[in-house]
Amino acid sequence: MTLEEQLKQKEFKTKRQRAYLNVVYTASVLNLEQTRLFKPFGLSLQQYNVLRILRGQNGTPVSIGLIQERMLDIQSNASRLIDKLEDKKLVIRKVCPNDKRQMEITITQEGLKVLLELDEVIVLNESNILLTDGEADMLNDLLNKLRENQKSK
Amino acid sequence: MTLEEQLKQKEFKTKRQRAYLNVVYTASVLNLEQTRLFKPFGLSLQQYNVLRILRGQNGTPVSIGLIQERMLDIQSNASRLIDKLEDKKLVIRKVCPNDKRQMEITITQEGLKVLLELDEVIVLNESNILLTDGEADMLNDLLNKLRENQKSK
DNA sequence: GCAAATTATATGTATATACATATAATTTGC
DNA sequence: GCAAATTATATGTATATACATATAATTTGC
Repeated sequence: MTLEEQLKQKEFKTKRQRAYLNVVYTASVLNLEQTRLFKPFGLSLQQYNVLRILRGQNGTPVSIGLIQERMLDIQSNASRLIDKLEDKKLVIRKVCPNDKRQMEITITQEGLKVLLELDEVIVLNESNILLTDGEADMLNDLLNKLRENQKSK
Repeated sequence: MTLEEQLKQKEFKTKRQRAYLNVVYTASVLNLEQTRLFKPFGLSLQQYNVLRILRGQNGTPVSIGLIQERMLDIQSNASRLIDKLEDKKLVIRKVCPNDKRQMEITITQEGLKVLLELDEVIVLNESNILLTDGEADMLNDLLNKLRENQKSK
């Protein structure tokens, strides 16, 4: 379905505006899908993202600040996301001995196990994206360009 | 900045995965920007979207359901957004005489005035997107394709 | 070495999403 | 014409974002 059909809008003022709205709308669709995929596992999309960042560290403890930096949602609140994950025993939070302001977050065995299950679900879901490698690259480049210009303002 | 630099991630498993995450990340950046643009006007991004849908009707009253359908965020809660807009006297909510379950929402003069101010801000902001028409079209097509495949699952 | 500045995290608040459920009005099917 | 089904909206709850502010620990500059 095209964006126009979806939003039942006849036209957009400029092609740039259409592309802009399409990015926002498409992300909303993708986020909703992932949220639903994760639901049966009792994890939110953001909680999953945090777990993945932790796994990426291969066991090295990570500070709240570092997690925050690497999240897809820029202004997310890592501190509270970690709370939720701690409640579920998927991560451990310890005060860093060298700097007592910092927290050292590590993923638990249980956390790794849940992630493995989710990986399968994700791979299966992403295989539904039928973009070719060339198209994916092109999309990637265009988004980088869009973002770059936005930020330079 | 490329996505890899931003997320400080060395690589992605597939080009599709990179494109997927880039869509989500880019939308997050765009949403945050617009949210900040709207802040001084005391409107949220979603409230703005609702007002724009109402203006598009040229004075014809619109039901909550129709607003919901046309919003960029699919599962948004139009009912509560309208509450907020009503508090600000930017819209009027009346029970529909033909079907007392439905509400008739119309934008007020005040609402139209606020929208006009915001239009200028938006146009200014969108002029920072330096994609050419061709690039915007291409981006649009790729996003439609990405979404189509996702949905067919 | 100590006050001031900075940093890391937590927390409060307003807004919004995602989903389930409730309620009232309307439509359907007999 | 009336009970059952459907529809439109509202509301409750858990989660998250965006931002301001608080607090404790560390670093800086004299």
